[in-house]
Amino acid sequence: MKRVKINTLLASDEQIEKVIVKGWVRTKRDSKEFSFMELNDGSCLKNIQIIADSKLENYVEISSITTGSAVSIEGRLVESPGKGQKWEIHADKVDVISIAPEDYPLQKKRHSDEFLRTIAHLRARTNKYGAIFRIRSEMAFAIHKFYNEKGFRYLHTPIITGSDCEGAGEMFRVTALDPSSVAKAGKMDFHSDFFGQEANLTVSGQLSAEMFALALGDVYTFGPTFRAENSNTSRHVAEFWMVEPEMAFCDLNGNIDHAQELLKYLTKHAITNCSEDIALFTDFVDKELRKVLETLINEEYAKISYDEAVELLIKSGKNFEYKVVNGNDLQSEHERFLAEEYFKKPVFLMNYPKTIKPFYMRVNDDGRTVAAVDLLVPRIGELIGGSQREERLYILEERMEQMNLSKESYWWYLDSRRFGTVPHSGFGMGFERLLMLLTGVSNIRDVVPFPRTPGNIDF
RNA sequence: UCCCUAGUAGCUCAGUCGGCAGAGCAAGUGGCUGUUAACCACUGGGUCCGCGGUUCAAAUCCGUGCUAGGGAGCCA
Repeated sequence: MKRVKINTLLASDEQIEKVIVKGWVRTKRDSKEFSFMELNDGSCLKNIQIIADSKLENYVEISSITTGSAVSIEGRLVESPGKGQKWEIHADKVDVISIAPEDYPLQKKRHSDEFLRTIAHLRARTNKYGAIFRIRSEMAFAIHKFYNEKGFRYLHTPIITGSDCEGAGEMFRVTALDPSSVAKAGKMDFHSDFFGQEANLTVSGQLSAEMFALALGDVYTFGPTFRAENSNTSRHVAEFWMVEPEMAFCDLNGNIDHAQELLKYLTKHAITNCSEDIALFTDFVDKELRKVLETLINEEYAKISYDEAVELLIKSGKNFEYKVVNGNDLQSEHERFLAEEYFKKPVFLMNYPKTIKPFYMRVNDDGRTVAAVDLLVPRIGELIGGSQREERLYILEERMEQMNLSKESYWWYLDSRRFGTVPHSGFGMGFERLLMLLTGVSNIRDVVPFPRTPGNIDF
């Protein structure tokens, strides 16, 4: 007989004479006559209550079951006379698969996120982390569903890349050379390395995605991204996942509309398909979350230019630690003011000065700004960063010269502006930051199964 | 990397002015109960983050290192 998962059993309309469930015991309460067990199999947040009668032949063994132990139960699914659950299982047979010894670190009580991070291999067995990783899985699916419905092609861009300066941050080197021989030689000899030149882990699939947008029309990438920045914050990890749509024949406004549509779609999907898990976060993690999610779905996001934002910040009369200067990048406190205090909803910031943005962003008619867009959301800051791309070859080359970039190493990128170039746009959305937004989890390390941060690669 | 704060039992934390190391939960044992963060009693459990210093005496004061959290920078 096949085992049935707990989410299926709890959704049952009628009692069932014979079922088999397998899972891990969250807690057990004993009495003389019988033993109550809360069983969880990861299929949903809720446990199912098992009643094991003391007349069962192996009741001595059953008595030894501890929190964390694995069991297989055969029994009857019946309505529960007790409070707190509709269904329970009266066990006819309890097979102990394995007993968790007394030093099992997870207790039947609330643990701090900091402690659970030190046992990342076990934390998914708690209510909160189980919920997080079910939502993570569901949202990854929702991204593919959204793009599939819209006719986008899913593109696998390289993880190992030869581009050495995409301008998105410090990169992790990839090499097949023996470190001790490199040390002996005193320097890296890239010519003798695997690729015959310097290689790194990708910091963005954008440049590759642009090439395919100019072939397949609308594409998106969704995969791991690596940044070797020594940043120690609750919003950064060294390895994270990013969604990067890239659309041909699309300008900045189309890009912004697409971003809003995506975020609304994903939020709705979470509420509809993860309602039980989301409720854990709205009830226990973040009391404001319900409101945040409703705003994400129902409201039109704010949309202002960089110049307007600067003016607005100056006029606010707020005493910022860093002075607001047109031409400088906005500081965290400025972004937070805009998203959290002023608009109180997501805000698109467009048309930044070209001096603070990368070479590939399209220069506006004013010659001073570029068609960039960032989406700032309350608490997290930048969720999305993107732009309309510079499709005019001569301007692109000019900008590369100004920024001292080697045109030779970008020959293939420049080729795309030589052959059938068209206006196109795209952006990157941090997948983990999306999960933080949708769950109210305040540290990015807690939405990654095994987070990688400076000085931390255990598990 | 910089600034701030913290590190005491398995977990969460208290520890006053420098003077015998504590609580709740967890664990173990026993009891009780259609229980549900079950309950009651008893028992065990400590490198007070490491190193150095001041002192008759340091969890407590000073220096330094490490780790964590919050903030900043960088960014998604």
